Amino acid sequence: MVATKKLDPRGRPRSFDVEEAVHKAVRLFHSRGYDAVGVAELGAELGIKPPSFYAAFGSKAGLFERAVEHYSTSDANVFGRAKALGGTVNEVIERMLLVAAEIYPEHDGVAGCLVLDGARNSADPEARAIIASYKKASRTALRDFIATGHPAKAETLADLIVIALEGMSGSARDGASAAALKSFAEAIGRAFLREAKQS
Amino acid sequence: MVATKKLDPRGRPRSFDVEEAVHKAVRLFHSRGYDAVGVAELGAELGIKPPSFYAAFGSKAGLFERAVEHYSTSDANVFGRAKALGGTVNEVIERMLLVAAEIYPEHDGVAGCLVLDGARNSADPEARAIIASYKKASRTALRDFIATGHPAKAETLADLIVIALEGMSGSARDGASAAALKSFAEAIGRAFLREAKQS
DNA sequence: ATTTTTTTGTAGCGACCACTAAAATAACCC
DNA sequence: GGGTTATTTTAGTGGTCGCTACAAAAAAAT
Repeated sequence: MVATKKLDPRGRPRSFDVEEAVHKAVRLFHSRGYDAVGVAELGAELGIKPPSFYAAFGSKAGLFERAVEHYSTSDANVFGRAKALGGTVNEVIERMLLVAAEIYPEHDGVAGCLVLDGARNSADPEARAIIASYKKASRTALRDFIATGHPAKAETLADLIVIALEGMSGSARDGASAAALKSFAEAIGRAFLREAKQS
Repeated sequence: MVATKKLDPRGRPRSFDVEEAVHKAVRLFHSRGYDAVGVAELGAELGIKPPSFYAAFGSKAGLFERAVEHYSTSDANVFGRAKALGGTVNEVIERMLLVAAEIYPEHDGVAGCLVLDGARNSADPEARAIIASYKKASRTALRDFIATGHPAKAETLADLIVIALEGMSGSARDGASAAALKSFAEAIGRAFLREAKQS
């Protein structure tokens, strides 16, 4: 099963590609945050008008959820990317930090992590709930993975990494350089090894 | 010179206390961020109506600037607070991290740092510029202070602390516990000593 | 060709945004 | 009291927000 296109496409066909629209939405939400991007701008960028927008995504928050889901199953997921290359827990964690330092700095108007900062200070409870759910799942996955190597200190070590990544994402959005993030990532990597080693 | 009240108060006197209004504004902006707080809500909370608001502060961004200035000269300034107690650079940095871990967790709906997160994802260039200015000044002061003890690595060490504080503030706004922030602060403190020691 | 289904474009909804014109009000001066 | 000055209240401004009613359009089914 690869192609999942609708069979029996009765009715007028869509004039735009939904996946491509989600991809463009990722970029907009990521660059400026949920509240700062309006449906008018989204529609203009996606090339669709309000009724098509709402028929396809239900609401602005609906598109945001699609965008976050797309983002977190892409190469932007630093934990998934680092884990996929294998190695010990320590190696994966160090690699994850370095990957974040590599992709978080501003590039074409986009910086940091969409999940960590995309709904920061949002006034919309729906957007905040979507992000909270993804953050919680990410933290749990990271903690469980760390527990496979350091069961006694998994919580504390997970906090160390999660809070460090929050700092890297936020700082990147404030303009931090790739070099600054890299040296931070290396220092946190060393801190992780050190904290994990202590009984 | 202590009392700085206007001499010759011609005209109808103000019916509200400007300093008290700024104090309440700090709370609102800090708890939800610049964009999520409207002038209508500010006016209602401050007990003043739009024309009085604009006569006193010029604009929403004007009040925000007053609020940020008030905030960063208060006990909420973790660097100022830690430095005031004296000691070596290493002692001050470790104390600053612990102070942040103590005051950043959510308390009465307020969490993290107003300067670090108050204009995050804001659509208003004025608010972003105000925050950018305060962040730059804070980082410079921190770097210069670190340079008095570790001149060769001041930039890297300042990045370590600034990015760590960004992470603590952002995580606190996401609901991180005081215990989690404290253990993070201690680990970063150890990392600072370690990174500073390396030639 | 007609019907059915779905998406389209046009136009606009009420709610909220930051902000303000105009006149009444309350203090000072003389 | 009359004049001056600054702040008050009332009542809005135009603009943008997320979202939608409605009917034309474009496909398949009959």
